[in-house]
Amino acid sequence: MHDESAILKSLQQQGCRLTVVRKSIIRALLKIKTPISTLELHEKLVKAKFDMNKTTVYREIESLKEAGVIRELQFGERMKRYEIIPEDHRHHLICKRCKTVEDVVMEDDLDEIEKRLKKQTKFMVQDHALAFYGLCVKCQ
Amino acid sequence: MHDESAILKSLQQQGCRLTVVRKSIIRALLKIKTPISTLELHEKLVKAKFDMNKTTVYREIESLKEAGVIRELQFGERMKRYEIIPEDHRHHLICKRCKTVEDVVMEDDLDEIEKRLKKQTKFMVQDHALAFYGLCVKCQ
DNA sequence: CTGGTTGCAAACGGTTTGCAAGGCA
DNA sequence: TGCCTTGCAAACCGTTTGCAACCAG
Repeated sequence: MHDESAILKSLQQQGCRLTVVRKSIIRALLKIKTPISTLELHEKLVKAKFDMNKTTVYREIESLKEAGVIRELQFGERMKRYEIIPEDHRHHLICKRCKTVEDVVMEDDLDEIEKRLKKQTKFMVQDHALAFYGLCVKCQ
Repeated sequence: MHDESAILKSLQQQGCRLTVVRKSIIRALLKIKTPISTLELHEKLVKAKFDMNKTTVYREIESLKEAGVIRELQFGERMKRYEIIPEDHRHHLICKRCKTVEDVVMEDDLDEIEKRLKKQTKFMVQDHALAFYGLCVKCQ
């Protein structure tokens, strides 16, 4: 769902109001190509002259998560990160030195593992998170 | 490294003193079969009549991590979790409802994916974290 | 004796909450 | 007009820090 009008329509159908604040937050998230924390997003918005309260961004992130527009990620940092839910299946590469997060698209890669998991345990898998830690090109 | 004396020896070689507090923390970690948070560990120790300060547990966890005895994990919760570094290669199953973490042993499972990663990007992979989210047997 | 270890209290930083005011439908 | 949304201030909670006392080697 990387189409702004589609996102807005979906939100409206769920009973959300399309306020100026909400639209500017969604527009900012769409511009970003890598998971961002709420605080960073707030900072970015304020710098871009979209003055708003930190709390508002926290609440908006929460409702966008609930509306199924964004997803929550965490890479061993104190804060959580968010990104618009991508169309394709992707994992993350986290640089241990500069902490940047890179996305990598990869299809159907864990099918085999999930099959083995079903044999081994009775856990009902709904989702998974795969992150690789190491050094990005710049930091090597 | 699931042998208490081996851990203590390794720590001593790294210049750590083998205090009563340190030994009881290591012994407690060895008893646990699932990743635990610092606060939970502190609570557990106090209940077991090993009275000590919260800060001490935080500092001890930090030095055990640096000494390569335990590793840090995070599953979308606010706090981090720790476990003695296991001999075998394992991933985690996190129940979305009751939040319990289950370990699952699985060998050589990501070799294929890491190979593809090398072809696609120039990122130098050192480590990875794979977690499955869903419902445990009890919560299904 | 000496430097690593511990306890205590206070600070820190990301996040949440309560409440009154504001604004979209 | 009614209820969702927003701003502000304060609380929250896991974690970190500074400092003095302690104790293993």
